[in-house]
Amino acid sequence: MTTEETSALFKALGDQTRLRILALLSLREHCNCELVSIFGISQPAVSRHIARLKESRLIHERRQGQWVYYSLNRALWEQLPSFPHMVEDLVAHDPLVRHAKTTVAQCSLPGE
Amino acid sequence: MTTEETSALFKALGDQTRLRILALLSLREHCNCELVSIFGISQPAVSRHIARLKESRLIHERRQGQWVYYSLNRALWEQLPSFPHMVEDLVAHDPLVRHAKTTVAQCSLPGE
DNA sequence: CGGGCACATAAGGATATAATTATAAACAGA
DNA sequence: TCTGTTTATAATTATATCCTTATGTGCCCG
Repeated sequence: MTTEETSALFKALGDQTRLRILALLSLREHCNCELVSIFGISQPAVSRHIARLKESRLIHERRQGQWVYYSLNRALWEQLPSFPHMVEDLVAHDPLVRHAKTTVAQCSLPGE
Repeated sequence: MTTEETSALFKALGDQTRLRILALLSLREHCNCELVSIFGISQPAVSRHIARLKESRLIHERRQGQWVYYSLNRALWEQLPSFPHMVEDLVAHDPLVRHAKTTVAQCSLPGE
């Protein structure tokens, strides 16, 4: 994952309603209207949260008749790297971090 | 972690500059002015990012004379639960999720 | 003391986010 | 086709975020 993809993932997770949606979808699939009645927010609001989670590929959707059932993308969810591993990835691949690693910072250093 | 604390943690991580700061601090401690020269943004901007990371207890600071050296809170960082574990925690402890789990969601309510 | 350096905080502005209402699109069934 | 239901998108508004410049605070040293 690039730094941009990583921050986008965390942004998608940085909302209480979206976290609760993921928790509910980890138990079973739900349609949009069920989530509306659970959270007490408008249908478009739920739809927007779902869209953000789909952009990060965190959930799948299954159309059945006029309903759309959402479910957790378990393959992706369970394979997300641990926090320490994510930072290791940044150190290894982020150009700015790699560059800073091998460069002397430009502020006046104590003891020099 | 409560749902609010979890979303606050993810919000703190949902920024490329803050992710890079964490990556740099995982290698060694840095002072504010070093980060300014690395990122090419203003000193107050760095200070605000640092403040946000401190609010989530992700970094420590060590004062030495007029400098403040920041470092990764490794004890916290390495003990952060995995993504699947976080969702399990939400399912177990979030009141709204727990309630929804034992309630039949209704879509179109008749008579309204 | 007082000046200079490092960091924190405040104020202001541009952009992003998340909610709402209104509307469009897709589908089922009479 | 017409009607009702479900979901997606558009427009709007309020709030949050992130940057800048300006200013305040704390420490070192002359």
